Amino acid sequence: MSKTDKRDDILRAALELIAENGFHGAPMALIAEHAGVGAGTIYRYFENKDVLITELFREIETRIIPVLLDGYSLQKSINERFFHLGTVMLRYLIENPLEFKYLEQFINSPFGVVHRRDKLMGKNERDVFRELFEDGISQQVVKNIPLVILFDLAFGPLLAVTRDHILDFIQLDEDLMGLTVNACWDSVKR
Amino acid sequence: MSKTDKRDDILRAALELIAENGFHGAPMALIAEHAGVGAGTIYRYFENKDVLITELFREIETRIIPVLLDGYSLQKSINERFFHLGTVMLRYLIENPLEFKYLEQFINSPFGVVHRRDKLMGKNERDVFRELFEDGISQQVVKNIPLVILFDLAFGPLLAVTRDHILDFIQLDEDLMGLTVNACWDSVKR
DNA sequence: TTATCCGGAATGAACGTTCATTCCTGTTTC
DNA sequence: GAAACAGGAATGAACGTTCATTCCGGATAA
Repeated sequence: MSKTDKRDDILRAALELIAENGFHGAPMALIAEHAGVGAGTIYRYFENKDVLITELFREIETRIIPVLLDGYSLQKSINERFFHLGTVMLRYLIENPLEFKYLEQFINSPFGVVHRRDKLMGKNERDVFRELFEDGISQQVVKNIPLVILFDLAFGPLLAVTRDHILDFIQLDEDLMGLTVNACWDSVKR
Repeated sequence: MSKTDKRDDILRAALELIAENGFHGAPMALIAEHAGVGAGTIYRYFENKDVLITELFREIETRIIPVLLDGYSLQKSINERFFHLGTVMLRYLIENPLEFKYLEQFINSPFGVVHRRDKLMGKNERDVFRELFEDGISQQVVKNIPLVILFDLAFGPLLAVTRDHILDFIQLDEDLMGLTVNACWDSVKR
């Protein structure tokens, strides 16, 4: 078994347990057990639980970005670009409920606040969403209000709708997904 | 000191500590200390921590409802009614950051899921928001999509924007609040 | 080829801490 | 004097993390 195998086993076990039971329903001992690994072994790969949690977040983020960018073109209209990102994201999250649940846990925790602050400060590499809204404002097709609010208007509902689907409050099909993304567009468009 | 005084002290202490530090940053012993009360005393008023948490939620809900209804009239247009509820809610939450932070903690926790499910099942008394959307759909001024999605579109962003204000990512003044509520309206209106 | 040795990876029992809850003692109230 | 109440030390369960020990595969020696 290669070195990274065990690391992956640990990450997968953490993803499953945290997504289903939250940070506090996923003790290290249980993560170890589900990964088929000794409790101490986790600490050979991750300094502590906090590091494990943030590494897992980065891992998921890295998985999503190429999916979003597949077929995404800066040549298209702002509206089309928004629709592309929105539906692809919605579809991805619905097809990967574990990852969605994990992201939700992460975002609604002190980890998430730190992450959000860093993002807004522009500490990151290229951010397609920020780019899209900035283009939209300068082309006068998007409301000229603070970026943060545009994020809230557009992605807050997308996450909320995904959660409702996963909790079985609604059944999102392609039609309903389209309607939802369009509704979000209505809220940010001029 | 009257019987309810102590109960209120406990609720207030719990509100402050949970809002600032989350459920896990608010041990019962600390709540007791902040309330000026013995640890055991809390259990004379609340069966256990879960009960304390849900009681506090109900308390806050009860405080907000009359504020929302003040000046609210079913005679006005759907648009006006939406604007009224949206801005009043936004203003209230911004002026009562502790209550907002508590609500956020509550909603993003297993407690919140249960509460949401009950609400959607219509287990509750009159719900002004549900009423508003149902009227809007039948008058054909609101998009004919599932109620849940309308909630997500309208109130997700309002909560998100409030959080960003409280975290100092933006400064919401009356203008910006108006713009935000209008943007939410754009997303639900036909 | 076989026997011995070696180093790092893996282990899981044990530790110290934290927490919700209980219990017993003292105090107030009537 | 009895009954209800309040207090906070005591309790036991759960947790993250540590560390002395075991395990294992490859190198070395005979």
